[in-house]
Amino acid sequence: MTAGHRPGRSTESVDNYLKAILALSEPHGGRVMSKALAERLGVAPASVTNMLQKLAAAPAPLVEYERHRGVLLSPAGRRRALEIVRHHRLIETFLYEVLDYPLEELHEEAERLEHFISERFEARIAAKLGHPRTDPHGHSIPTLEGEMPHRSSLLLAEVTPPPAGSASCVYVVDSVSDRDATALRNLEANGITPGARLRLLPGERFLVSLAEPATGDASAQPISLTREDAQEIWIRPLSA
Amino acid sequence: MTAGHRPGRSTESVDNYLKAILALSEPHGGRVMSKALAERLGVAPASVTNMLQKLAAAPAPLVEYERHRGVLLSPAGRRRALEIVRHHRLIETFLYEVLDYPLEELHEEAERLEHFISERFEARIAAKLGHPRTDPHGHSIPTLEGEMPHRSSLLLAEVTPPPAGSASCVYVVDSVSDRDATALRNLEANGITPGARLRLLPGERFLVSLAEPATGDASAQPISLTREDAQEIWIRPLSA
DNA sequence: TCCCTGATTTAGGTATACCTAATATTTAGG
DNA sequence: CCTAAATATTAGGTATACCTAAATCAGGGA
Repeated sequence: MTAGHRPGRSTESVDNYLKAILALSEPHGGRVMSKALAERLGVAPASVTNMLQKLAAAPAPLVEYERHRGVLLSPAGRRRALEIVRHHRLIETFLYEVLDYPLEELHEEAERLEHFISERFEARIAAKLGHPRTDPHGHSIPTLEGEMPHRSSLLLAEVTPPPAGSASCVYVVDSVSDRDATALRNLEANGITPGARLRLLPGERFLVSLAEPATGDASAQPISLTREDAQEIWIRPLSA
Repeated sequence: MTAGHRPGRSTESVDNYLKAILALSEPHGGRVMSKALAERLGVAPASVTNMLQKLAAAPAPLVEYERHRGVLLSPAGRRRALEIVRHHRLIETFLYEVLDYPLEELHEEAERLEHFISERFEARIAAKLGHPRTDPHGHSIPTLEGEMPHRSSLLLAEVTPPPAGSASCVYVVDSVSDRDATALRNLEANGITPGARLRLLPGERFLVSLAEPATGDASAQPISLTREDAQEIWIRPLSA
C-alpha cells in the first residue's frame, strides 16, 4: 500500500464508494443497486460487486450487502460517508471564502483533498469560517457529530410552472449542483446562486426571471433555461 | 489505480522517491545509494531497486540509474522534486500563518497534502502569504521556476565551540529540522527558532544561550542541548 | 408458467507498490 | 590478490483496485 497512515481508516476508493452509496440512497432511503453505483463511480459493475463483497465481509462492515439485492450503509459506514461529505463541503467553503476560488472550480479540488485532511485541518477551517452550516452551492454541511441537517427543496426540473394566464410565483434558490462546472458557470453568470429569488413565469417550463430580494419584483429580462440547467437547481417556496 | 487524475503526472510514491533522492544527494551532490533511500523511505532495499528500475526505464525518465552505482535525478526529476518541496513548504507556511497550527504539527499534514494540491491551490496560498521565501522552519521555498535558493549554514552538531577561556561567539539560527516533532517542541520551548540569536559558550559542546537580537547580550541562563538536538539545528554567522 | 432480457456475479487477468529470501556484486581488509 | 562483509539485485509472493468476458439470477410479459 502506498497511502498508509491516513487520518481516517479507510482508503480513498472506499470513501468514494461510501459517498456514492449515501448520495444514491438519499432520495428513496433504500438499497442502492450495483449498476447505479458503477455509473456514478465510473467503474465497471463487476468492480462494484467486488468492492461491496470485501466491504461487507470486513470485521466491522461499513455496508450491508446482499447478493442481487443492492447495498445499504451500516451506521459506521454512514458516519464515515458523512465525515467525508463534511470535509468536502468545508473545503469548498474554505476555498471560496479564504482562497477566492471561482465557484465552478471548488468541486474538483475538494473532491481530491477531502480524503487527505486531518481532523485538525477540518477543525481549523471550520473555526476560521465560523462553523458554516451550508457550502457555497447551498448544500448543508454535516455536523461534527455526523448529523446531516435536513433541507426540503424541489428540483426545478420537476416543478410545474403556474398555468398560462395566472400569476407567476417566486421561489428561493436553495442550492445548485456542484458536479458540472460548465453548467455552474452558466448559472452563476445569470445570477442564479443560492439565496437568489427566482420567479417562475406562467406557462412555459424553465422560463424564469430573477426577482428583487425585498420586493419580489422582476428585476431583469426572462431567463430561458435548458432542461439540463433545471436539473442542477433546487428551489424552495419563499415562505419556508 | 485509485488516485487517477492528480494534477501532477507522478504518483504519491514516485514523488516521495524523488524528494528522498533530492534530499539525500543535496549534501554531496552525487549519486544516492539504494540503502540510504530505503532507510529514509522506510521500505525494503529490494523495493527501492524495483522502483528505480521502473523510473529509469520510463519514456521520459525522472532518474538516471545504473545498477550498483546509485541513482541521480534527471533534470525533469529534479524539477518535479522541487515542485513537491515547494508544495510542502508553502503548505507548512500556510498552516502556520493562516490556520495557526503548532510548529511541530506542520510536517505531518504537509507531507500528506503536498501530493494532492493543484497548481491553483499552490498559486493561491503563495499569493495569500505574499510569496514567502522561507517556511516556518527556516527552509528556503523553491521558486515556481524550479530554482532552490541556496543558503549556506552549518549544522550545530558539527560546529566546534570557541576554546575554553576565550569569548563566546554569536550565531543566528538559520533553520531547524521539521522531521522530529518531539525535538522540535523542545527547541521551540527553549526559544530556539529560526532567526533567534544563539551564543555558543566556550569549551563545552552544545552549551548555548539565547542572545538579544539588538545587543547580542546574553538574555537567559545557558541551555544545555543534547547531541540529538544539535543535529536538528542549522546556524550561520551573525554577519552573513 | 416459461422464458427473455437486463442486471449481477464469477472467473481470470493487469498494474502498482510493497514484502521476504536467495543470489550476486562490490569493496575493503588481511 | 583474494575473501568476507556490506550492499544490491533477482525471484517469487501479497494486497488493492481495477478490467473484460463468461456465467447466472430475477422479474415481467406472453
